Amino acid sequence: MYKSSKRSFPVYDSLRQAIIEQALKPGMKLPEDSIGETFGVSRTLVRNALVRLDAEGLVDIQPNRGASVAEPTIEEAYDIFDMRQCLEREVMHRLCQMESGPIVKALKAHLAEEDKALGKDGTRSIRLAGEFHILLAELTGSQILANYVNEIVSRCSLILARFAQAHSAECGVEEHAEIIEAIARGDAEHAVTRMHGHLRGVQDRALLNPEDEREENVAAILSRYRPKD
Amino acid sequence: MYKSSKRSFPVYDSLRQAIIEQALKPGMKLPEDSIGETFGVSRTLVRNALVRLDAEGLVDIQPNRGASVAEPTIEEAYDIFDMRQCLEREVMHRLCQMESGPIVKALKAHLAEEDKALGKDGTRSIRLAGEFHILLAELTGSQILANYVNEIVSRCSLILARFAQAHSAECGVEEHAEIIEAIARGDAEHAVTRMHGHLRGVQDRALLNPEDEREENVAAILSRYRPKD
DNA sequence: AATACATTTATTGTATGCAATCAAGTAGTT
DNA sequence: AACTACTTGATTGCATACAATAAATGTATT
Repeated sequence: MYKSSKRSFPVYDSLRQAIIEQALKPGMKLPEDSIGETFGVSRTLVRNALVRLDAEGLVDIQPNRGASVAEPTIEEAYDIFDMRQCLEREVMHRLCQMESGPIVKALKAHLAEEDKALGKDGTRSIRLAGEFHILLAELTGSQILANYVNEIVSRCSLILARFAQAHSAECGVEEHAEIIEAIARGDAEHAVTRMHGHLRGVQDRALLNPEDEREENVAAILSRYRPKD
Repeated sequence: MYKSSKRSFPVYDSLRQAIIEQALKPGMKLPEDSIGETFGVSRTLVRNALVRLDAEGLVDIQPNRGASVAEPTIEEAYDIFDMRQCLEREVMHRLCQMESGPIVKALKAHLAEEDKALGKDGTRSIRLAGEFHILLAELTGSQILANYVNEIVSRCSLILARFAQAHSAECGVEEHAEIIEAIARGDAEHAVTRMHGHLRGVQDRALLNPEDEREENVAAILSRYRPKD
C-alpha cells in the first residue's frame, strides 16, 4: 500500500489515471511546480508521486531534467506483453485449482458492469476491461501476484496509448465471458489457452499498427507539411 | 534504474544489503535522523531510500511512526516463494529455448566464483548464491523479468533472515551445476524440475523450521514456562 | 551567416525549519 | 494499586529556501 504519505496519494493516483487514459501522452513533461499548484501541495509530495510512478515504469525521471510520461520502446512493449502472458497464465492455473463458485460469481458481477458500460462510456469501458484482469489476479488470493498484474496492466495501457490507434485494442466482453466459463469448469488448459489468445489479440491490435508512431517527432511531422520547394 | 537521486542510492543500497545479510534484523527501527548522520546526507535522501525499500517490500513504513525492517508473515512468505517458483520456471523455459553456448559459459563462470568462496567467506557465498538466480533471469534478456526476480530474491533473503536458522538455507552449488547442465542440453523439462526442487529445498529448510516463529509472541513463549499447577 | 561563447531563465536537487503526531513517562485522582 | 490526564521528548510530515544544473536566448567573433 501507499503508506509513505497520505496526501501524496491523490497526486500519484490522478497522474496514474491520466497516463493510463492517455490524457497525459507519452513524452509529455511533468514539472513538479505546476503539478503541485494544481493539487495544492508542495513539490515534495509531487516528487514522491513521480518517483513512485517512475519505479512502476509509467514515468521516466532523468537527473536534473525532470519527469515525463514514459515512452516505452517497441522492444520494451514486447517484453512487457510477454511478461503479462506469463503472469496471467499463472493466474489461470491458480484459479482453476480453487473452489470455482465464489470466483465465478465475482467475475460475472464484474462482467455485468462491463456490459452495462459498453457503448455508453468509452473511458469507463476501457478501465473496467483492465480491472477484469486485476480482479482475476486478486481472486487468486496472492497479494504479490495481484500487485504484479496490476502494475503490468497499467504498463500495457501505456503501451496501447503509445502504439495503438484509438479504440483498436479494447478487450472484448465475449472473450472475458469465455474465460469465466473455462474457470467455472475448472478447465485449466482451456482457461490458459483462451487467456493467451485474448491477450495475443490485444497485443496484435496494438503493436502491429501499420502507422508506427516510433518516428513521430517534430522533424518527421513537419517534413510532411514542408512546401515542395 | 535508480534515476531519481544519485546521492540517495548509496543509502538505499547499503540498507538493502544490510537487510539481506541480516545485519539489520526484521522489526528493527530505521530512524531517518541517525541514518542520515551515518551517511552524511539529510533526511530527505534517507526518506527517498526508505520509500523505495518499502515499495520493494524490504521495509515497512507506517504513517507518523517511521520505517522499520519488514517482518513478513509466514503467509506472505509462502506467497512470495510461490511467486518465485512461477518466475524462475519462466526463466528456465526461456533459457532453454535460446542458444545455450554463451549462456552456459556465463553461468559456469559464476559457478566458479561460488565454488571459490564456498567455505571461505560465508556472507559472500550467500550473496553469490542469490546472484546466480539473478544472473539466470538477466540472461533471458528480459528487463522486466530480471527486475522481478531480483526483487523477489531479495524478499526471499529477508524471509530466510526471519524464519530460518543460520546457514540452514544456503543454495547448494551442486544443485546450481545440475541446473546449468539441463540448460546446456536445452532440456526445459528437466531444467524446470530441477529448479523447482532446488527452490523447494531452500523453502523447506527455511519455512518448515521446527521452531515456527509464527507463534513467537509473549503469551506463547510464557505458556511453555508456566508451572503445571 | 554560422559558430562559439556568455547570460539569463526555468527547473530540479538537497538541506533545513516548523508544525503535527506519537510514545513514554509523570503526576494526580479514585 | 490501578487508571486516567497531562507533559515532555523524540520523530515524522511537509513546505520552503537556496544551491546546482540544464536549456534557451542573446551576443560577439570569425
